[in-house]
Amino acid sequence: MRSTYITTPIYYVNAKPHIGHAYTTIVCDVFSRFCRMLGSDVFFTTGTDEHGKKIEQSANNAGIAPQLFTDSISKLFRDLLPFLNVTNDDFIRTTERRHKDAVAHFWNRLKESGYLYLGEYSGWYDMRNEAYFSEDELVDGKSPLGGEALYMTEKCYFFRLSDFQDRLLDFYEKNPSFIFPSQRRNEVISFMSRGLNDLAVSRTTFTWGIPVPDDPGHVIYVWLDALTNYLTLNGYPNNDQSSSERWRNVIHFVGKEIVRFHAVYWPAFLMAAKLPLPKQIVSHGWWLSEGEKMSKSLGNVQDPIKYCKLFGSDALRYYLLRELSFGEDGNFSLSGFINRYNSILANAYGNLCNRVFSFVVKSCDNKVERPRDLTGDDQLFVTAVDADLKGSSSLFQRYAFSKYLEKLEHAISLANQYVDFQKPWALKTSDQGRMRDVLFLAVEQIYKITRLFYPVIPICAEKVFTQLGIPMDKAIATDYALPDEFHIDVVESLFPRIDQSTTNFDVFADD
RNA sequence: GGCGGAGUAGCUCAGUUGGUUAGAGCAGCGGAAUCAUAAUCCGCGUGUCGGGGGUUCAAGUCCCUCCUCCGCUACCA
Repeated sequence: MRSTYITTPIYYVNAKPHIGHAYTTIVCDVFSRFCRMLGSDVFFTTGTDEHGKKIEQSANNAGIAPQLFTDSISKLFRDLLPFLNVTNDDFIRTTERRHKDAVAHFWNRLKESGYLYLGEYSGWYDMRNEAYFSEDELVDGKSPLGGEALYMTEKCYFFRLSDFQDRLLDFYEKNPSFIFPSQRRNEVISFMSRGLNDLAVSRTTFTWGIPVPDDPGHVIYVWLDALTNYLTLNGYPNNDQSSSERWRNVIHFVGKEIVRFHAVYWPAFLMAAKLPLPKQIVSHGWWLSEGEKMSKSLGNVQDPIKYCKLFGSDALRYYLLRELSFGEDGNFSLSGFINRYNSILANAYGNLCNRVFSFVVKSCDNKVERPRDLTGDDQLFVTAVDADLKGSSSLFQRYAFSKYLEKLEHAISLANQYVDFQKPWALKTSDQGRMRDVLFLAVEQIYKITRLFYPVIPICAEKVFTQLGIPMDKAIATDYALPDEFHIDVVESLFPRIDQSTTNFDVFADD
């Protein structure tokens, strides 16, 4: 069985999770579930990034120890996972012993390989944003990010990133799909083509981090610390990654703002440590909120848990994957959410299941069997649905989640058309045999569609499988079979319509 | 400034290597049906395909130019 390793970034614990974090995690979960259906042995991980000056300062401001501070925020990220119905295999915190050991080991490997040296970094330092700038980058004496800039000289360790420019460019050349989508790849290449400077990978201006082995006055640069989490999770340093099939198939899902760290620094670190490189860096866009950039000051930060509580995790998962063309930025809005929910999940899909299943219960003694012969209409119907479903898988593997769902929606529409056109309610008095055939085919197509819907709306899919009397594990198995009959005893509503006039949206009025 | 992306129906967007009267979903209007979650089905779009110029028998699709928006441009998850 093919092994696949899927990672979310580890989330920085300086604020509670918002819809953007939920999106990344959901995309990874949906992709993981899909890969499992295709027969992959999936290892799917997430976690929190907890070191750095910002965290140290936030903890100080809150008047508590950094560890307690990160404990509380990390818990919020961990607690979000069951709300989103996420099937991660592990959750890492960079403050865990296993990770500190892995980072120390990784650091020593870099050092042994001769890629680290002690040097000095001078420049204008923006304390608030933890970043150095050159003189000409300053704006009115302040850092371009708005913080006060102080000229500082800091002793620190450098990583010989400049040695890797050619090797990296060569690697991108030979692995054109390494960075997805290609726009991000172009950006990385154009950035690299200007030349790389060595990277300062230790700090002495704060202590909340992993100490440099044998030089505890330094803490390891947060990105070197954070990126190593992917190795820690795969058992590094005990597990020899070079022979790990899982490691060779690692796909890192990231937001577009951290592509560089994953596509430049990370492969360079790994090359230096003589470890295999990841298979792919997959970058997604950002969510705007009601047309504006999400920010605390605008008060438009979207809380994923509220949507899950009101409408269910399936609905949120569906909306996030359907609304955004993957890789692009998109707009999150309550009205858009309700619109898609009602038109697709409730009216088209939920109602289709309901009308067909109810008919089987009421008029077919709870069961329908595969017809002996298909009419021309039947064949056209099944063929058209299959055409939609067949094309969908390759879309999924190219991360075209929205188009994938569009295909399923089209198939749903075909099923509604078929039922309307065949009129089983009229056949009930004129030709019950034909009525049963029609309903079987409708149920069967619903089953096929629902299987492919499963990665996105797993709770609903399981409800449908249960109604059809098929165990979940059988329904989503790689070698699933289409049954020759369906038994339906109880019909359960899947997505009740959202009525804006009676829905209590008070939950959205919180903070 | 440099590099890259985008500008197509009220809204969100599809439109492969240039080729028949430019498409889908949603919203809107009209009709049908009544199995179903007042859901569904059918019908209805004269859109300067950002502006202008060019190549071609033929351009949303290639070239030039201009306008607008966005991203990247060395340490910000």
